[in-house]
Amino acid sequence: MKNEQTVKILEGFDKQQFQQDLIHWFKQEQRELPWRQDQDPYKVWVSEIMLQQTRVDTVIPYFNHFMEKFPTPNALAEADEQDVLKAWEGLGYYSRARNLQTAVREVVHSYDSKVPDNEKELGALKGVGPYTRGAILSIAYNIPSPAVDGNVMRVLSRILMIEDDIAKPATRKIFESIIRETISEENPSAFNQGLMELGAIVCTPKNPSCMLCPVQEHCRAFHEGKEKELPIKSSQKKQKRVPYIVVLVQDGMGRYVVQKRSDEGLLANMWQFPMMPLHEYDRNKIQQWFHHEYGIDVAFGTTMDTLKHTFSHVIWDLEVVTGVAQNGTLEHEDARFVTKEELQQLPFPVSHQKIMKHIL
DNA sequence: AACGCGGGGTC
DNA sequence: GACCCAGCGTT
Repeated sequence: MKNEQTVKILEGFDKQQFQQDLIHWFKQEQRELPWRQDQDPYKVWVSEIMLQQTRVDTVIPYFNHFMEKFPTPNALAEADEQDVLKAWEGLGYYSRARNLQTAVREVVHSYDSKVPDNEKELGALKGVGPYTRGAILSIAYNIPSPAVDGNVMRVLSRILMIEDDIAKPATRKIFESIIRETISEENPSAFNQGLMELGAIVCTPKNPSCMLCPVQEHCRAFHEGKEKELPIKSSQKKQKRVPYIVVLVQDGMGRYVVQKRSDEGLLANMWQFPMMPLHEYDRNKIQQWFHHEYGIDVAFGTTMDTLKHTFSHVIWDLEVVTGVAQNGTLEHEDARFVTKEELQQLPFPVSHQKIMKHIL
């Protein structure tokens, strides 16, 4: 099944020696991480989902807490989604948490709570794509399967001088094909993790530590002094700015209006304070807008803060305004009045946690 | 194939 | 600011 392009790229590459050098280095130098205590497939799975687009140092405390709260697939399957999101709060890409729980429930019901050990069943689980599937198969079950992430593409693009744009989906398949030809059959776990570990601590994006690299002699880019020119990656377009007025509305008992966001799209099923989009409504219409949306008349105060929050694809410009509920009853079906204590039990995105600091 | 989806560290 | 991180689902 090896294609012509892969054969050509691997011409003259000492696969055996490369495997040995990489695996030896990994066994020697790997970091001690919470998910490396054992090979429990559930732990490997949770860690891999958390690590998607997220640094190791960020993940560590979340992983430890998550494992205390949801130690087994059954525990996670039986939990309330809101509690799972609360444990994910601040980690971002919240659909990862919701998909993980959906998939764990599938494992509990269809696979007797045992994480599948084959490509077909594993890859069919929600949130398990080509990378995560390969990572679980190789790390938890020691099955030779490619796990191509950003690290692997950077490392291999340098070692093999591959100049395809790693931002293109098609490029990942080239690397998968290369890994299938070069992965160690004896220790696929150490091979895959070695590539990722190398990318994380030696073959870094900006200033790779080539003098410390265990596979320096295998590296074509290093030999030509071009390691800093790889990988090739096309740039992403910049974010749109979207302005909102965020309202902190209190009732007579000092409780605040909060609402659960839609179950799809940005920050799905997370909570927030009401936000009026200034692209759709004029700022002086805020009273009518609030009454129309929530059924309550509010006396609004002055602006207490302005802040900018940057996402991967959009920037929120937020103006925070206080208000006091006058009369009417809360009619919005996803909104509630909550105390400060209740507020802290709900999952909020970081943008609204910043706002919450003003009232706590 | 392109886009939407968070948040934070680094340079 | 720009980049990028142990990517995936949807369109």
